[in-house]
Amino acid sequence: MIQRTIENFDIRQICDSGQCFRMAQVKENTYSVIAADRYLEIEQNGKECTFSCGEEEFEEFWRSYFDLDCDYSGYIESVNPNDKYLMNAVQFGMGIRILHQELWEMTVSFLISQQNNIVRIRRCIQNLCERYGEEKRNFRGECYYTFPVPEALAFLPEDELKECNLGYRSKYVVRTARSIVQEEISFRRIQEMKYRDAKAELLKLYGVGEKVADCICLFGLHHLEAFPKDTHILQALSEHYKRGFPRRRYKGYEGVMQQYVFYWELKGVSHVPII
DNA sequence: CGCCAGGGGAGCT
DNA sequence: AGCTCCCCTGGC
Repeated sequence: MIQRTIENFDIRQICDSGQCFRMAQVKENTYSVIAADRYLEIEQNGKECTFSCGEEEFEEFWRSYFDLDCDYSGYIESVNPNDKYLMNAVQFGMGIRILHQELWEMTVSFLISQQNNIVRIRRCIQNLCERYGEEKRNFRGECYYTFPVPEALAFLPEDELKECNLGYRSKYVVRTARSIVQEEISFRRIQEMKYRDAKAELLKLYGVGEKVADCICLFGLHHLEAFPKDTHILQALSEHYKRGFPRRRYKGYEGVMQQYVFYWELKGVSHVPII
């Protein structure tokens, strides 16, 4: 167990921002997260965070995972003070960070995300992990499951994952797994590409369109210039940015701004009482 | 080329 | 009871 004081970090906001589907609230101020083959719990009170791992594991894995070497105050302070909508959204979601998640896991997660809600996406992924992942035990002796490797899904019948509640997305996931295992598409090469090329390559995967490709780029490749446009974002943009979102002002980290807007639309507007 | 139906089913109002 | 859901594919 280690403790850290961290600025611009709110584990609840990160969990609720819908970029990670393997994070869950376990107690009032405590969240769990499964990443790679690891399990972690984070208790947060204000800026004080307690991580359930040791110093070494924190430094070698979780520091990078939570993007703690990046100072988000620069992003936050760059917001145009005249842009009241964005100022408000950023104020509301100041503790959000763009996690460094695994490319394959993000690809499958956002294939499943299409035309789907976050609660159900979590359940689909949980089902996948329980059935095709590896069983592990956390520090309390409770079991959890790792995310299945591509090989575990590539040779299934295309409809098999309907058993995991994926519905019509089953064949997207199975065919994508096959493309990766048979190396029609190389994740290793994609990881070395710039945003534009990586996105173009991801679009070749069956079931990956414009929006999903951008989510994979932002959350699985940490290309902060990716700006996924889902229905919420499109609606918010058409309402608040009639002349388009000022992408140029936030060039290179538009995706961070997208997350503030998304989180505000999801959890803030109409949930925060108007005083 | 653009348009749009169809594709699970749970969770929300 | 309906509507929505961080859409994409394929048919027209």
